[in-house]
Amino acid sequence: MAMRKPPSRPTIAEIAKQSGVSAGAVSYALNGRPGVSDETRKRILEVAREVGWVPSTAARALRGGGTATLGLVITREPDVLGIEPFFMSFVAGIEKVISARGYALLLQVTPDPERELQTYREWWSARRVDGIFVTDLAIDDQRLPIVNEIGLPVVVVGDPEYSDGLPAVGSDDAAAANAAMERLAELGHKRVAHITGPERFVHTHVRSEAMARAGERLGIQVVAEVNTDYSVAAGTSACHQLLDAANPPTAMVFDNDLTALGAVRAATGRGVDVPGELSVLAWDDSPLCELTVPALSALSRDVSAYGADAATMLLNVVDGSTDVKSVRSSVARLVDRGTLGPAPR
Amino acid sequence: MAMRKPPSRPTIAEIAKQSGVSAGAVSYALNGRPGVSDETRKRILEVAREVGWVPSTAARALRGGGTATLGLVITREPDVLGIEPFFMSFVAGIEKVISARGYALLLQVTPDPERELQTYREWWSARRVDGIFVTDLAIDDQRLPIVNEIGLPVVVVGDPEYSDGLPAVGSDDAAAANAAMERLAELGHKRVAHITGPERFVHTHVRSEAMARAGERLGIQVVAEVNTDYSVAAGTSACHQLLDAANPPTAMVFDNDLTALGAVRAATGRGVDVPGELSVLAWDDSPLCELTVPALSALSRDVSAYGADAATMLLNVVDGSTDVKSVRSSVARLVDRGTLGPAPR
DNA sequence: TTCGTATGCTTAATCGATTGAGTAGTGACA
DNA sequence: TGTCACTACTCAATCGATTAAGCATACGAA
Repeated sequence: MAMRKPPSRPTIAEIAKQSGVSAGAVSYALNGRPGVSDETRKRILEVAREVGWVPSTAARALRGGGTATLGLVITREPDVLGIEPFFMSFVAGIEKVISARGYALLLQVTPDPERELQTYREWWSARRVDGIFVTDLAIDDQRLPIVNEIGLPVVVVGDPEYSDGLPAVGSDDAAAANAAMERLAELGHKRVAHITGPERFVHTHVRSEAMARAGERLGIQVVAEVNTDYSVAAGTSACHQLLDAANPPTAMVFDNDLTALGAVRAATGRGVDVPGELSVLAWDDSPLCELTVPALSALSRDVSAYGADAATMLLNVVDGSTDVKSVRSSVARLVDRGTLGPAPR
Repeated sequence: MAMRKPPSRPTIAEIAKQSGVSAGAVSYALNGRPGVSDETRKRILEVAREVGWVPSTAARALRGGGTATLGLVITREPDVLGIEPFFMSFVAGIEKVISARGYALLLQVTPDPERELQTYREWWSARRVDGIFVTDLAIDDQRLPIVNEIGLPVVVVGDPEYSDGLPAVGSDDAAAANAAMERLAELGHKRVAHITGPERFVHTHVRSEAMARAGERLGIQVVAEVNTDYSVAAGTSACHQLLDAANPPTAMVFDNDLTALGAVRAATGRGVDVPGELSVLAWDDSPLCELTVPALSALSRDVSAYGADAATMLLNVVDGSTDVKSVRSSVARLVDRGTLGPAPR
């Protein structure tokens, strides 16, 4: 096989030669800085376009000018990732914003938080990324002080109250809780169970608070919080446990769609009609909710837009804006598909 | 606020100073090349470990030594991505292999193939990646000759027969088809419908071929191929259409889990019992299949392992191995969950 | 005419790692 | 003692883009 010469990648030196000026002049021209006449600039830009010049990220990064790359580490067991629709939508939203600005996304999947931190350190030392997204915010999150110390530009995806002063995008869980509880109140429910996720997550905590407050306000008793690991099985057993109790709730709100599905199955399986005898609501929507029978009512967020907001914010941080304001961007909307009904008497 | 000095990232020069040798010597030592005494090497490595040195990818890339980055472009509408469990599992599998080798994954989501190609060009010109994965292989795929011309190391994810001579990892769809049809034959089915995906995809073509051949061998009539866009709605309408025909099939094989789900719903909805009167099988498994009632029987692949194989192969290509053999790595396993039954008479 | 000074460039250094070419120093051997 | 071969280094150039500093040329004003 003949050795095929790969097409040479054009550099500014090449453009300089063809334009009859120095490399420095080309750089000024390409970056829209003063120092070249309009005529020369035009000629240089024309040549650059012709040869299809693209700046070398490597050279720019070496110069200290940034890598045009943002980083996202996902800490999950690989097997679980397939089921979680969140990240793919989130990534898609990020992409929409950053690719328009010429940024790319560096993705890493790690099995544990320790290696996640290790990755941040290496990315920073090797100048691989200009900034990172930190997701899955936990109570007293160990990652925040370290990331802060490293000095890596960051946007926290989670409640701003818990972001240790770092810029954050969160979702307005209080509003979501209100919407959910108001609907349940309208339907006459007096006893509602809230089945949450792992205790360590900030949003588990925030949601519990919000639900309790909304319950107080509306005269609804929020009973028996149960922490789950978000699995279908956990939803099933939580449902059984709650229904077996002395005074079972008439509605259940699950922090996650999988657990809600498990619950619907469990209820239906033991002859409890949904939504006739039990109303079920999933916090966080997913395509799964639409596919089951009955289709799951859910608090739905635009995850893609959420990602886009996070990306916009991180780009601002990277650009050096000093006063990037944390926001609660994502607002959940109650989508009633068929598992919400009036409280049985 | 006081200006916080970011911790300086250690360079080879720093190590050289602390070790009392030149930067060149440090480089030799760190890369395990001859030119330094064992004693000096040990001292240098010790210092490097102490200061936490990490090689600058930027500098290495500039030198032409590679970027330790692989690229994956996903061409999909952002909204669809959430439902597709494939990519997340695939990415997880890739990660497992490449992160162990110090490689990272650059991810881009583009809405159309044109911008996908543009991304490849830019990545190459800017030296952002050492190699790429090309997925969603199409018949007469326009991307292959162009990627080949650019000279970008590549692994095609799809049938090797159609990879234009480029190294490829595919799945053994013929074996899967045989497994499926043999089971259906055992169950006494004589008329089976095969509902495929978009015609342009290679695997649509390959699977149709395989199904036809298996049917011939086993004396099963494969009827009425219907091309769908993989949506639930398409599955629903395909099912109705097939059941309305003069001589309806007793089993349906869907190239995709969503369409299969739509079909089960459609059948159940019109009073056709699954699997009593109609057997349904999904080609390509997903968590969705386990969550519905009845749970969908499927041809299940280990997508994560598939990604791992692709990554291993791409790393070999990047390393310059000249004879990287294409393989059909992924083997589907028939998982019977409850939508397969004996043919009604 | 001569001194600013503004314009439009060129030069050279820089970022961090790599590597071919050079150079001390040591020891062996004729 | 001279020289050949080695070892263990150092030196300097390189990759591509950026940018401070320098340097002609032209133009206007005194």
